[in-house]
Amino acid sequence: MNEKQETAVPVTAKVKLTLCTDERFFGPGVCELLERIRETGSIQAAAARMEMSYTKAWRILKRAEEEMGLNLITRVTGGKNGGSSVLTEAGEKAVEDYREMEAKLAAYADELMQSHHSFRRG
Amino acid sequence: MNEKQETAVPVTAKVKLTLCTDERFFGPGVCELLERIRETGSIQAAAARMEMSYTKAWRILKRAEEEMGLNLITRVTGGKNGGSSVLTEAGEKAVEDYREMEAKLAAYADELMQSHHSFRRG
DNA sequence: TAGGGTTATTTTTTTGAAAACATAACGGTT
DNA sequence: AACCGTTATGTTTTCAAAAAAATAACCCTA
Repeated sequence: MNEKQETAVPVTAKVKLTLCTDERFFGPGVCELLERIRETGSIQAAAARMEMSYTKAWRILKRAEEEMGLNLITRVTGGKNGGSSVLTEAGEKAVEDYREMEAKLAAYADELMQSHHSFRRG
Repeated sequence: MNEKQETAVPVTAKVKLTLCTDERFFGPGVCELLERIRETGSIQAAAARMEMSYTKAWRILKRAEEEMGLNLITRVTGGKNGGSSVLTEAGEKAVEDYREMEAKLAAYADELMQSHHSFRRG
């Protein structure tokens, strides 16, 4: 086999956490979107900042809310600056919990990689 | 918000583990493929059993091997039944390690879901 | 030596998700 | 009243990933 080991790129474990009922409704995408909405105050700006179309942002937010049966953000259409969106208490909590779980899982994955695995270089 | 809670589907946490260097090279796809190759003795049959095209199977196996710098299976072209493939020691180990890490992460995710999270129903 | 079933690869076609586009409503601001 | 920038949706278009198809080599069997 070709030994390909030019610059010895390390092997890392990526963990993707997704919450599901019948369908996936909360993953890294919605989470980041919510964080950006918190920063910007609008779905529009949040989506733009992620280089995501408004339409897609709207869809994944809608699905998450439908599946969870609650509002993650409160929307205002029209008004002051044309409209705005703010995280609800549930939205804040969801982001917090998701990030915490994600971080713990990632840390555990790193730990597992260091102890016993055959995906090491060298 | 629409309360949608017909049959109270439970919320579960799905964890996807992927091993990466510069690019993703080992995830659930390759792993299951290797297991099926172990069962069937051929890439062809393994792919078919997963309803995956032979071409795709061949590609993901190739990438995984290139990225790991070793052979996950030994191939025989022509011969007895047209050919065959068998897991190498490294292949066996990779499957074993991946499944173990995956299981541990899944268990931990369940644990986290039960303790502190806002994605609960009811 | 013809055939069958595999691996190996490249090329072409399909298709499904994402992006783009299009409209409308809303309600401050000018 | 006209305008602006947002939310809200549905429709159309793009594009990249997956499937399918096409070829070739290999080697055992009949």
